[in-house]
Amino acid sequence: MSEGTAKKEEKPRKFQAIRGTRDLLPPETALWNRVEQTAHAVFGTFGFGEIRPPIFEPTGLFARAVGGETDIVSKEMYTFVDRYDRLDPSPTVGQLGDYFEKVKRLYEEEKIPKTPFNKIAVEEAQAIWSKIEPWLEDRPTPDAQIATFDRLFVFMDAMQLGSEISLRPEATASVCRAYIEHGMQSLPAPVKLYYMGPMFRRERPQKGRYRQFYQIGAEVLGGSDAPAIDAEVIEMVMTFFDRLELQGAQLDINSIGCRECRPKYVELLRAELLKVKDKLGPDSQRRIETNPLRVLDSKLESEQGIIAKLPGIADHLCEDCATHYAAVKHQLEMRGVIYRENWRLVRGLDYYMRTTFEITAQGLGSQNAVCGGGRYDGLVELLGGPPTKGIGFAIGEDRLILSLQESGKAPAPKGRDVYIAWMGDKARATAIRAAKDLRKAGFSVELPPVEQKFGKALGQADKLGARFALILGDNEVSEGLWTLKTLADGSQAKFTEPDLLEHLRKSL
RNA sequence: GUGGGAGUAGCUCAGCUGGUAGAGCGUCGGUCUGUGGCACCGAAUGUCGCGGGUUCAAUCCCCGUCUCCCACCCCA
Repeated sequence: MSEGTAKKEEKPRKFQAIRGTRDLLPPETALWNRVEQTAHAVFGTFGFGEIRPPIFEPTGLFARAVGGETDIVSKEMYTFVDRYDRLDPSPTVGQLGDYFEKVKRLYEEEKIPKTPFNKIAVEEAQAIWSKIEPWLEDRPTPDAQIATFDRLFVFMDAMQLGSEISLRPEATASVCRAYIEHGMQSLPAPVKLYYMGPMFRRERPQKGRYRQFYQIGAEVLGGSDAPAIDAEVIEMVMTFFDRLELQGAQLDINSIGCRECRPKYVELLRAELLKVKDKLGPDSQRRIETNPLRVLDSKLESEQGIIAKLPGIADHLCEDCATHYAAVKHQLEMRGVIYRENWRLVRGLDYYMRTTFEITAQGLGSQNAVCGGGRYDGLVELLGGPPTKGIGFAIGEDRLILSLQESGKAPAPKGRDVYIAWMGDKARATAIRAAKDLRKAGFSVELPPVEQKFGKALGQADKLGARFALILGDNEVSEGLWTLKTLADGSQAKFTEPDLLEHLRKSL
C-alpha cells in the first residue's frame, strides 16, 4: 500500500440516489419511526387494521381508479412492461418456427402489449421468418444463414413481453382491489384499513415533494355512508396530528356533491367562468374546459376577486348531499373537531364525491397540504366489486416530518445507555458477557471491538452520548466488583453484577 | 413539462479584475500505557458536479449537460 503507486488508479464512477429519491438516515429515521408507531397506536384505537398491498399493480387499476385523464396517470406514473415468463427463453433452431408462431399469437391476443415498439418488432420478425422458412429443409444449416437466424432471435428477444405494470402513485386503488379480491364485503361492515409506505410519481421535485414519497392512509369500506363515519375518520387524523403535536394544523372541509348534483354545478360554473374568461390567466382559461373546479383552487392574486364572486357548490347540492354535508359538520362539532368550511376545496382525483377535506400545516412552503381525503362511494364498483361506500385519506409523511422538524418537534438523538470500557484479556470475556446481559435487559450498549486505553474509551463514550461507562479492568475482574461511571457528573461507584443491573434499571 | 437560484473536503463555506485550492467543524492518531468533555500537535480525504470551448494558463469567462433548492403546473 505505498502511496506512490496507487494514485493514478481510476476510481469507479460514484453512484448517487436517483433524482427525487433520497436516503433517510439516523437520527432522522427515529422521527419517522415515532410518526409511524404513533399511527399504528392511534389507528388501532379506532379499530383499524393494517393492510400492506404490493408496491406495483397492473397499470389499468390506477388508470381506472384515479382517472386516465389525470396528470398522475397520464404522465406521472412509473410504468414498465413486465417479462412474460411463460415463453421458452432460448429456442433451438428446430423450435424456432413454433416459437415465432407463439409470439405472434400472444401478440394478436394482446397477451403481449401492442406497443409501437412491439409492432415494429413483430413486423420485422415476420419479414425475416418468411425468408428463413424455406431454408429449414436444408440440414445442417449453412453458416451463411446463421446470421439471419440470429437476427430473428434479436427481434423476438427485444420485444416488450408481458403485461404493463406501474409503481403505485397512491394506495386507495390497491386497497379497493384487495377488498374485492379477498371478498371483504362479507366481513362485518364497515371494513377499516390503514397502510403506510412509499408511493411513486414522476414529478419535478421541490420542497416536500419527491418521486418516491411516503404516505400514511386509511380507508373505511362497506357499510353505510353515515356522516358519523366521515366525521370519525377526520377525528382520527386530527387525533393523530394532535398526538404528534403538529403545529398549526388547519382542517378545511367541503362537499363536492354526487353524480347527480355535481355535473349540474360544473356546468353552471363553466358558464359563469366563460363570462369572465378574459380576466383569467392562461392556466385558468384552459381549466374552464378541462376541469372548471380547479379554477377555484387558483393561487393567482389577480384572479382572487373574480373567484370570490363565483357560485359556491354548497348552494347547489342536491337535497341528499346537502343533508349529508350538514350532518357531517354536526358530527364534527359533537366530536370537538375544529374545521373551516372552504367552498373552494376541490380534489384532484376523479373518484371523490361528497365530503372532501384537506389539512395544512406550518413550515412547508407552497406544498403545505399534509393530508387530503374524501368520500368515494362509487370506486369499488368501478373496479368491478359490489356497490360499496368508501371514505379515506392520505397523509404526506414526508411533509408531516418536515413540519414536525421545522417546529422543533423532532426527538433528540438518543445516545447509548452504557459504553463498556475494558482492558486486558480477562476483562474482555467479562465485557462480552456484560454486554450480552445488559442488552438482554434492554439497554443500548456499545462494546468496543478492540482494547482501548481508558482515556480513549471514555472519550468515545462521551462522543457517542453515553449515559454511563462500565469500566472493566484487572481490578474489577479480580474483585468481582464492576465500576460504573456516570458521564454527566463524573461520579463513579462499584457494583456486583446483579446490583449493577438493578441500579441501571432504576436510573434509566 | 416551464421559469429562477445554486453546485469547491464528510458538513458549513472562503478563494481580490483567470496563474492547477484553503479555513472552521467533524473524523483518525498523538501529548495521556486505570479515567472523558478542555487545550495543544499531527494526519487523511478534493479529477473545484460532468463534458466541451476561449486562453500560454480556467474553480473563476462562454456553451452544453447532470444534480440539488425554490416557484409554476399538479398533488400528499
